[in-house]
Amino acid sequence: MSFNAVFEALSHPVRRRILALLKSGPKSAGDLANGFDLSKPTMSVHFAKLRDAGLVEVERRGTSLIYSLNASVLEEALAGVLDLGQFGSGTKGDT
Amino acid sequence: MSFNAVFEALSHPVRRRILALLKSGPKSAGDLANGFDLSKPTMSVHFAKLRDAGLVEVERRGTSLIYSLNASVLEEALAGVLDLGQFGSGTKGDT
DNA sequence: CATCTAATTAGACCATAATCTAAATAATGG
DNA sequence: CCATTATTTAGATTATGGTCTAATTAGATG
Repeated sequence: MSFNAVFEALSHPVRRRILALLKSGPKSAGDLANGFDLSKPTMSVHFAKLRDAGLVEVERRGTSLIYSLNASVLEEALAGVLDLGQFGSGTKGDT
Repeated sequence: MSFNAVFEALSHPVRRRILALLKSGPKSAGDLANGFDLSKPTMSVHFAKLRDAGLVEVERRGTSLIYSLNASVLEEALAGVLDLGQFGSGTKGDT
């Protein structure tokens, strides 16, 4: 898990909104893209950055690619910058 | 508090490291800059982005500028992207 | 296999970010 | 007020990021 890639990915509002959409469940690239006023290729680049960061996973279903949120990577990265403590009161298995 | 500015600020490793240094207490611009292999002006630009995001506050002491961490802005931004829930188990005064 | 749909990759272009050196501002101390 | 220390601002340069259209890949279907 690369902190750098994760926070780079989080730095763009479109990508944060993609993550927010995926919180309610997996969605196809096309379905996700339809919620934005951007070309499909542009959206595809955003998907790629989220994939590279490990924030989403992708699975092929027929001709569609289904994206789903990888919440643990997101949580670990955010916890990392917070240094645990004030938020995670033993919720996760931290020492 | 601008989510955009906060996550833009967090996207650069130098700025995340500055925040980490400030966790142990306020420090002058010069002291902070000495921990990096970058020119003072470059560091100053990084400070400015952190200021703009509200992640740090600055106070003048003599000829020095003392930076300190604004933890609440950091926490709120990270909680925002997590949508609360899995981390903050009522630790903060969330509804 | 030709074709259709879904999505990505390639290539180009423009905007923004990161960095540097040099100059400017701000406070302190003779 | 001039010199010194601390830091920022200005201006230029280079690298990276976001976006588009056009072309490509991958799977499904007649």
